[in-house]
Amino acid sequence: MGKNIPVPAIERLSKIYTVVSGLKKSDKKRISSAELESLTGIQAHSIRKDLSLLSPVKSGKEGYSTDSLEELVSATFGFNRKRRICVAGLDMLGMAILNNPDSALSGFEIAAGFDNSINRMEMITTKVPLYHFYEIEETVRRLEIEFAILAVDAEGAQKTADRLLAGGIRGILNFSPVILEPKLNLLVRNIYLLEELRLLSALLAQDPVPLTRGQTGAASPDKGNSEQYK
Amino acid sequence: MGKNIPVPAIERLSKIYTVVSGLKKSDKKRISSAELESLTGIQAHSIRKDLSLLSPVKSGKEGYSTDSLEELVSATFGFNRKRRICVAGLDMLGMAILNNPDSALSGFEIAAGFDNSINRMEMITTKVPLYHFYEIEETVRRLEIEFAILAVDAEGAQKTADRLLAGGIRGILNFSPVILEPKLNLLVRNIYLLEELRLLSALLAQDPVPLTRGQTGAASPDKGNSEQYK
DNA sequence: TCCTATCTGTGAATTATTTCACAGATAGGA
DNA sequence: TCCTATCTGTGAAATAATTCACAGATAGGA
Repeated sequence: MGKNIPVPAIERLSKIYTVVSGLKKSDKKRISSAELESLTGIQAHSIRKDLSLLSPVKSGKEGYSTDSLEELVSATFGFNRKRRICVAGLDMLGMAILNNPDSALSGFEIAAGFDNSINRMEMITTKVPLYHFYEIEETVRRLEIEFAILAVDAEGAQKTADRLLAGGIRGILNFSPVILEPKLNLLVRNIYLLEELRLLSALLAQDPVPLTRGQTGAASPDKGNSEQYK
Repeated sequence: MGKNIPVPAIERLSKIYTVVSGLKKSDKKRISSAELESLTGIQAHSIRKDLSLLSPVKSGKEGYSTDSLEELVSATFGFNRKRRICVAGLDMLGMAILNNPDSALSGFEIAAGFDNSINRMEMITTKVPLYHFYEIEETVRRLEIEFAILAVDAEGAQKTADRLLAGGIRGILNFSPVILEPKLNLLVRNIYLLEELRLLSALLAQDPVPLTRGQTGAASPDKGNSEQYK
């Protein structure tokens, strides 16, 4: 149960977990680090090294057991516990996210949607309960919502984030084009379309085109326990 | 004009660019590395170091000129040239992206939308020209589209990516929950909601909660000149 | 049971990135 | 013009992450 797993390793392990849990359907019992490399693009070296940071030791001639590998990562990172999340901002992007089928978000449950337009909310049909922005703090606290997907416009972003935090939210996936103020006890990952496009441009301008890392949209170094951009 | 700018530095510089170009409206002529730190969360150290990788040398008692800073990053990474992009897959997520106002994507122009449902496309009103998936290759080539935003479901993702690549696309922002096959000459950045949520969980499970980096949604190390996840 | 081929686990070496600390440059005031 | 306060630019040091290479473990066959 290693403390201090480097962030890049966490990112790789999450990806490995995704691949392995997707694999289980296909009754594959064991998988080698080399197979994982071809499925994930992560080098076998790194896969073994990363797993050795968690692993309670075992070895063999066959690869990893998919079951125990999934269990190991899951237990280390808390993927086994279902977490409640919410979506704040229900314009097109927010609605697209709200409409994800449960199966697409396995391990997470969208427990609430928030918007500032009563009219808009009345037109929406969804099984997710909807609330006005002014109910954010109370609702997040009452439903024990841990993460928020912030899909509001630039103007409202910081204020909405503050309300979420006041309700006790632990992490925000920020789709709004704003750099949120770093706060202690709040993880932020930014997913900013324009920034991602620029990153593609910038990477392309490098010669040779670099291999890159980390990150789905990633984040950047930050003070105050939060994470910005990627 | 430094070759070999490390990827993390590229990510930070892109972010700095975003902040600085946003600042220009407010008639701010000069900005210090310390001010940039408070705006971006990137340490002043790193900002100066990163800029020194590009800078043709200059110094002074005042901070950076916002104009020349913007120009420097812009020129280094090719942000000054307008690039054409497309959106493949026009369900809710794709439509949300297609409907971004031009101003939200400054430097990029959505030159085409693609979908496999003629019915769906006929119901859409947008000023972006729409085409069927089977026109992808020809259209991407004819319009010289450089980047694609892939917002199709898991089933169609790889096939659609192949068509885009056949048309000569240089980079893909992949919103579909699939790890695309690494290809030479194709940059991929994955923005995978479930993966991002898991990353939040995993980061939270670390004690102490780590500061993180890179990336808006970021990507991970890869063979074959492409970038996966983040 | 023993041997071999295979694949993991991991310390050590290498490489990359970040942080530091201070020399150098400049604007502005005296 | 000279002095001072301020802020950049950047080698060097420190830290972090990746890659390597091989010892150790095991399954399966002879």
